[in-house]
Amino acid sequence: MIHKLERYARLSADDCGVLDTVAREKVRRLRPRDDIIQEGDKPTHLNLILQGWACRYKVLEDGRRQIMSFFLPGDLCDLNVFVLRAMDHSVGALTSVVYAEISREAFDRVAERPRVLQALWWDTLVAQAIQREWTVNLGQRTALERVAHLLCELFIRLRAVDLAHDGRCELPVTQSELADALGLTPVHVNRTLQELRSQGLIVLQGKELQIPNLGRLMDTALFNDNYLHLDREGGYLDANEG
Amino acid sequence: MIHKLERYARLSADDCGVLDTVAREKVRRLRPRDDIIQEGDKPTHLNLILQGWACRYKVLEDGRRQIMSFFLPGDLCDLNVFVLRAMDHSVGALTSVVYAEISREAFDRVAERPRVLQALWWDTLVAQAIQREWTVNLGQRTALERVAHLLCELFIRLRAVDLAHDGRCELPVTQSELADALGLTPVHVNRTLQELRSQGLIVLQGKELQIPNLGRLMDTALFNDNYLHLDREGGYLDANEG
DNA sequence: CGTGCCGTTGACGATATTCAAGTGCAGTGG
DNA sequence: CCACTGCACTTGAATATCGTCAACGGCACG
Repeated sequence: MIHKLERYARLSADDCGVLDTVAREKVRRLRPRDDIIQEGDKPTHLNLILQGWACRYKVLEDGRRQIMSFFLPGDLCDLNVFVLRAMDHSVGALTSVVYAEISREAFDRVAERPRVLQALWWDTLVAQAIQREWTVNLGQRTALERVAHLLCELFIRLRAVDLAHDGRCELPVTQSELADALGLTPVHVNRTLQELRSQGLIVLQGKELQIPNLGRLMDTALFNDNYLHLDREGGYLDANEG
Repeated sequence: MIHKLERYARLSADDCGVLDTVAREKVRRLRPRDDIIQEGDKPTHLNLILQGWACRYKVLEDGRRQIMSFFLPGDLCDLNVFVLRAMDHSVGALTSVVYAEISREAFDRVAERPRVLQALWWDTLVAQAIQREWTVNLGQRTALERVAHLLCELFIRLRAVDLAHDGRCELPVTQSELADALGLTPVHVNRTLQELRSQGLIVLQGKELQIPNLGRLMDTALFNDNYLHLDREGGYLDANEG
């Protein structure tokens, strides 16, 4: 669902065609817990998540693991990593994952199209903003705010790729994985989720998350969506790039 | 000191000349606590720190502040922000700061030079890696490890721009600012610094930090420098872009 | 000579972790 | 069909880490 990009820039049919071709060139599949790429590997291509959830993570010598980002369908892992010699982290599948490997040449072909390139820029900058927001989340927010914030973010990101409807979305990750992302223990994540449930802010059963009132959840999370830069509905790009 | 870039790619005299010109075009100065750019502003140019320390930060509604990154001399704030409509965070001076404003046109001129562009890429990717490492730092490391880790990082980054010698560097920030960066309270930062001192890992008086044994400090911080990607001493770029 | 900020210290309290045990459910194999 | 296993989730009690509140000293600045 790379139609996410179309939110940021009005792409021509040709633009979309090229994107589509590139995304189909080399499609791979993975089972949960398998790695797409590991720390120390040399990055040789881009990865575009087509289906399923993945994450970027790092494991410390003593086993502590931090999940640094979630990759949802439509997400691109690391534009321009070619420049680096070795990965400083790993990317692994959380669920079954289908992804496209995009070679450097294929990417260059895509990058020739100004609007597409700009849309990719947008995507990269948003990814960076998300990373910064996680810093704020881990540094300043309490456990309750922190969990609520992550749920808001995931919900809104999923909605942008049409994977959330009627205040509902899938949350196909375990509480341990949430804990690794939030810098909390699984036990505390559990308790915090219960607290959110008891306040009626979320309904979470199995792998389905329901948010009855997103505004209220955003308030308790001190969530401000400006970092997701959802305001780029194509318009002004046309003027810029003709 | 943009000669930092020369560490990543062998730049020609011309390359350096263009960089130098661009960095001198519009030089500005700020006093401590002034903002270079504020949340909500429209980004119109790049900022390159020439002297002094700055930081990226965000303030929550209730006043809690998180410092998301430190900008040291030679650091560039946000390549390609032009694409976004509004800043989602602020950048402020921690010390007196001298910085260069680089217009979009000036940047485009620089970006025409392949080696320079690649060096800028490198810099951006390292900045992203640093941001990710901060996520790990805040999420997984204890207060002691966390403070130690930040000091290691700052020391090594300063060393890369010739601002650290003989295990010594300036640390011109208050403990409160460190606290805002580390997600700790000033009181706890103070106690943690004392602990590091009592273990002989650091000597910190006034604004001077001394690290008698960097290896030992790195060990207690679980510090792995791979995320700084210091291994790009130009060599292979020549082959690529020659 | 005050005033304000920074660093420091102590006592106390809140938040989150640790340890441990138990439940429910899905998948496996007898 | 029914144990058996493993994993995710849940709960409780004790503990540790870190935060809060408050006060004081040093130092720079006006």
